Amino acid sequence: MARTKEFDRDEAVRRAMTVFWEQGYEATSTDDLLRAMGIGRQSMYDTFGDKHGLYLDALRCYQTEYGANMAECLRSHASPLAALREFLLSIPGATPKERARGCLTVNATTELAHTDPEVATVLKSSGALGLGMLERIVREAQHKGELNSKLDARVAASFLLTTIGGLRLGAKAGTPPDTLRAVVDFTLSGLKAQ
Amino acid sequence: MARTKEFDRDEAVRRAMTVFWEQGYEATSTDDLLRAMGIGRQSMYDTFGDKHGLYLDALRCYQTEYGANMAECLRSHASPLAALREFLLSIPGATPKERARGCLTVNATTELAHTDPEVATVLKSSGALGLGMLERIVREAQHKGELNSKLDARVAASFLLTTIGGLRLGAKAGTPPDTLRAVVDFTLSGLKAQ
DNA sequence: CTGTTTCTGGATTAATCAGTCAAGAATAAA
DNA sequence: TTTATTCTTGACTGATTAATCCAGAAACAG
Repeated sequence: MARTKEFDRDEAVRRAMTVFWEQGYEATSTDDLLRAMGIGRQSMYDTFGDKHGLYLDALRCYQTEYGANMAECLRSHASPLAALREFLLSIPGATPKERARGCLTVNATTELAHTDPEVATVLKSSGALGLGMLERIVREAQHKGELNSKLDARVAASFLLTTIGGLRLGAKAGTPPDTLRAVVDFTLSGLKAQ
Repeated sequence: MARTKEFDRDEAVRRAMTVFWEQGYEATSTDDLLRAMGIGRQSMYDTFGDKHGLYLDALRCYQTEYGANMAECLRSHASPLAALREFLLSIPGATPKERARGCLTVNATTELAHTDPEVATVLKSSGALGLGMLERIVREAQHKGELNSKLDARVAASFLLTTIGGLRLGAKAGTPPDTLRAVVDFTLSGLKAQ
């Protein structure tokens, strides 16, 4: 019947994701994307529709990839509190380049959330996912007596998500890693069982 | 000697600020700016140099205006803790439109901080200003016995700044005001003297 | 091998971008 | 009123934008 695609769609999306991540949506031209993806213009338009469609795919790719990363980080410790702590510390612990790049979700929120309904939808589901994972780990930690069991786990999860957003923002703004680490400890100390 | 300017420079900057605030830097065209400012193209280029110069002025204007606003909010209460609480609650308490618009400083951080050194400089001073105000109010609250005096005021201020950033991000992402309010209470309850 | 379908890459398009130019209008000093 | 200076206005420029078109190459089914 027909010729098969020469490029790997997932790989192309992942490369596009990196460009959008570093430059934002508006500041990225289709030429930038094609160069990074290593494919022809028509291939991009055939496969993704347009720049906006590609962006949505990149955002979903980020959500999948880094949601899985978060889930694994939170699961990989015997102690829920230690897992949570390690996850939070991964923000100041990133390389300077990673810190400057920030978080694609945060970038998308500030740049597009209130003008682009489709992006807003993807972001909502992304936030709900993170919130769910945080709530679960908070409950586990409470069950093990690591966190104060009197706390409302839902609110604590929202609080943590807020803090994570703030930390990522701070990292991008150039706050020194030591300061961010101190904030992480400060945050967790307020949640611990005494 | 010469003719006087017909438009008010400060007023023009304030209008440009609003446009940048709502749309971001890249997504705003010079035509958008001229229409909002109500001045001619050449007047803009004569007065501000270029789009980038105008943006820096708008950012500084925001910093001055909202820094003063924060200072006043924090000063206007007998109780430092109540003042802090009211300031934090002003984020979920804003109108839906204001919440969607977010915070120009946050927007500038994610869009430009790591590619634009001049913007980064303005943002740094803005952050330092906020941090200083927060540290002062934390100390006052500790002195009055409203906040736990064992806390490191500097770290607590960084923590609060992080939370504020996270709240503004959440507001922009569409987190319900009630959730944000719960996060505010949760945040402050961790700091209180028991 | 042949024919059909799909993919690929370069040329192209119309629109928009930031910024410039030039000419006329308005103001203040002399 | 004259004159020098600056402001304002609108037309304009070259570059860049997202997206389309078209012709040729490649691969699969028969």
